[in-house]
Order: sequence, then structure tokens, then C-alpha cells
Amino acid sequence: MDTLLTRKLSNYVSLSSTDRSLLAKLLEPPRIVEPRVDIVEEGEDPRAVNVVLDGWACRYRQFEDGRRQIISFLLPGDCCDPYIYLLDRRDHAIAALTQVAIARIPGASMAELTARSPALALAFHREALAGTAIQREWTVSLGRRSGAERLAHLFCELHARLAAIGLADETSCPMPLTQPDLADALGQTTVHINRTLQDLRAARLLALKGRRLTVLDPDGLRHLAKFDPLYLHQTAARDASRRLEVVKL
Amino acid sequence: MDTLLTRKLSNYVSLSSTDRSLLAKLLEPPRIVEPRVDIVEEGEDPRAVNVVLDGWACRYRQFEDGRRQIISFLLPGDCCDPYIYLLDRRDHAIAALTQVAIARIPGASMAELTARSPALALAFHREALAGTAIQREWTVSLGRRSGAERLAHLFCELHARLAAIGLADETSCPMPLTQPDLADALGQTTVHINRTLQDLRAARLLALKGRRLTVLDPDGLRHLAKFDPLYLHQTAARDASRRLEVVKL
DNA sequence: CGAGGCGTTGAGCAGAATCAACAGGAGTGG
DNA sequence: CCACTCCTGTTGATTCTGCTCAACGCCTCG
Repeated sequence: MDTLLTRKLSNYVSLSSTDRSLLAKLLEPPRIVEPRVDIVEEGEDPRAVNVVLDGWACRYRQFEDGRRQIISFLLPGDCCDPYIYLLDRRDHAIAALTQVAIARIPGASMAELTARSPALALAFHREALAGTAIQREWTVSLGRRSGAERLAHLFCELHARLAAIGLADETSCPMPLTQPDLADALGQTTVHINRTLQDLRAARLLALKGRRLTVLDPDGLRHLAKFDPLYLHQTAARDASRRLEVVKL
Repeated sequence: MDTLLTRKLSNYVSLSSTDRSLLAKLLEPPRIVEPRVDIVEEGEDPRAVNVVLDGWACRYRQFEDGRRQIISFLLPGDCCDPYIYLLDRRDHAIAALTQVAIARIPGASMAELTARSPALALAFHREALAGTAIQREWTVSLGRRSGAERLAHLFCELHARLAAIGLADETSCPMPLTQPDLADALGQTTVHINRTLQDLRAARLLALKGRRLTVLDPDGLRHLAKFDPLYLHQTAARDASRRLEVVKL
């Protein structure tokens, strides 16, 4: 059984077939959420975990005056702790960007899982570490990268994350994000995103058409973004960067 | 035994005296790191945890061209996973800002701790959750808050975190950060920080002198920052906000 | 067919960066 | 003890990145 979730977790540890079937057993039947609909579970078991099985979602924060900031993107295999819903008021929400399939792993099941499979426990732990590393990288992007660098870095990140679950080939991947989405993620306006995008196209770094990103000049894009896939904690990516080191010598 | 670390953890769960003595037993003797010196432990046990016992530190990322971004501030009681040092190259570093006392909890001790004290295990887990929540809040700040709002929000955050460990009174707290530090944390230049600071002073919101922050108008500052202490996961703060709710009615 | 979201363009403006200079204080070495 | 340096804080002038406001074509969907 090979799902997007197991493919994702396999980036952190190698899973046995018993791990896979244990995981399949503990996952509740997924529910489907339509685009632009919030994924909310009020008053849920704090130890439970929600897993995106398919589709794209995002954490975001909305101010009263209309300003919106996307805090992170959730791709297939990504987990979100529902602990946030325990707070009196939610400080942020999670919304589907495309049609999303989401499954819950109840707290009791998580406990059983950690008890019975050290590999799965480690995989989920690393998934959490990778998530916070991505968040730190966003801090760096928003703080110190220029418009073009930010956009380039985000595309590199998403391409690498999609590649890790087999949803991207060497040079292209799906890109359902609209320009308003990109703007809210990168802390800019859609007008500016549009112009920066045109610069990247003019520089022959990438093409973006029909909800699909094609990277025309991977090295150029990575160099512009100062992108180093190491922080994603993907073993595959780490091997790739090792290979690059060798090439450089 | 009441240390800054136990005070911090007591914000998440109440600790018994056996919890406290267990923690004291498992902490290695602290080492002192001078200001501006990197806190590095290469090739360390990935399960180990480094705890700041006293002083201020920061995670930061430095680009070759000189740009620097401070990713987060580490205050007394804050933990940092050394797992980052396992990567081939470190993607970011941690430096002392003031003189810092830092203690290691080896991986084996962490295992013993989780096994013998569910309360401490939960406390450390919540500490990690609070850390990622703070990181998300920084994403929001850097993405969508104006210069003045960012500065105000950071001061609110730091004051609240210091208050939680008894290092701040109602209206003031130590503030060892220089304007270059603030600039690198908030993604701006020191010149701009300086001018924004003057605006905040002119608005009679705060005073900043002699490495000490005094909040002259707490409500005004919180309102400008749109600061809601909920995300810090401090039970004390949550109670305070509940009290505020009542007052509003 | 109309409405609304998305992508695009233009003109003007503002927040923040850059460049440059200087004062004050802390530490250092002669 | 003083001269020196370096860091911090501050100010002014200028530039530029990115925002605001506004308009329009395009497409999808009800």
C-alpha cells in the first residue's frame, strides 16, 4: 500500500509493511473539503492529528481590516495538530485551497502508533521538525529576501516538497496557487507579485501556465533564491545535495 | 527549588517537588557563553536538548552578502533542539546576545524524564508547541504588519514571555537588544527602526533607555500591535485574557 | 447575460532602503 | 591618562522597492 502519506513519511524513515498497515488501520475515513472552505474541528481531542491525504491547504491569519497572511502551505502527507482549537479563540484557521481529502488520527490511535511502531513515531516527529524548519525559513524569506528571491524560494520549496511525494518531475509540478494566494503568503500585493512573476518569466527562469509550474532554469532559480533543500530534512534531498558537493569539487 | 526553567515550565503544567528535583538531577552543569559568541555543539546526540538557564540568545541566519535575519529569541527557560547540528551544514546558528548560562539535557536523560514524569514530558511538549506558535506569529508580523506594528508586537511578546518567568513587572522589563538586533529580527534597517522607535516614543506608548523597556501605555501598545497573548500558551496569560473579556462586557 | 474572481497594466505615492555623516560611550593599548 | 577604535544611536538627503488606486480583458459559473 503506497499512499501520499506513506510516501511522505518514507522520506524520514523507511517503513515496513506492518508500519504501513498499522497506519492504514488507524486512519479514520477521510472527509472531503471543498476549495476555500475552512477545515475546522472545534473542541477536538488535543492529541489527535489531522493529516492531509490529498490536495492543498493553508494556515492563515486574517485581520479585521482585511489583511491576510498565509502562514504555511499544507501538502499531501502534511499533518496539523488540532491543539490550536483548544484555545478560547482560534488565533488562525486552516482552509482548503483545492479540493482536499483529510483524515483524522485520534489521540488514542496516536498513542497506540507510538507504542507499536518506533519507526512511525520517529517519522511523525521528523515531520514536525521539518514543519518548524519550514516556518523558520519563511521568517528568513519575509525578513530578508527581495520580492524575486521570495517567489523563487517558495517555488523551490514547493517543488522539492512535491517531488518528495512523487507529485513533481525534474522540472515541473502542479501549482494551484493564484496570485492573490502567493501575495498573501509572501507578504506582498497581487500587483507586485504579478510584476515579479513577469520578471522571472523574462529571465527565462520559469513558466507558469494552466495551474502548472515549469522550471526552465533550475540552477538559476535555486541560485537566485539561495535555496538549500537541507532544511526540509528529506533524506533524498540530503543525498542530492551531497551529490552536488561532489560535483563542485 | 525555583529556577527560571521551572518557572517557565510551570506556565504549562504544575510541577510537583519530585518533578523539580528530577529535572535538577538530569540537567548537566551549565556552561557560560559570552555575548556575540555562537552556541554550538557539533555532532551532538540528536535527542539531547539545550536549555537556556539565564540570559538572552537568538537563532539567526546569515547570508554571504551580509544580510542577517534573526529567526527567534531564546529567553531563560527556552529549549533548543540540537538536531539541526546533525545536518551536513548548519542552516542557521544560535548566538548569545547577553552572557548566557546554558545546560544540556542528554538524550538518555530526556528519555528517563518522559518515562518518570508525565508532567515534565507534557511541559516540554507544550514548550515546543509554544515555540512554533511564536514562529508563526513572526511570519504574520513580517508579512503583514507595518513597521510600528511589528516593533510594538515584538515588545509585547517579549514582555509577556519575561513576565511569565518573573523577569518583568506590569509595565517594564529588561531589553538588552540593540537597534541593529531589532532591525535584524524585524527585517528592516537600523535607520528605520530608529525612526519608528521615535514615533512610538512620541506617541507616549513606551520608553526605552538603559537597556530597559518601559511600557507607558500598555493598552495602546497592545492595540497597535493587535497583540493577543493567547498564542503563547501561557496559562497565566490565558486567564488574564479571560479576565479582560469579562471587563469588556 | 451578469457577477465575480483572476491576471494584467498604468500612474502616482509612500514606506523603507541607501548613503553619508556625526555624537556619545565602552573598551583597548600606548 | 589619553588617543584610538568600534559599536550604538541619531539625523539628513536621496533613491527605490513595493503599495495604492484605478481600469480593463478574460474566464467561469450561476
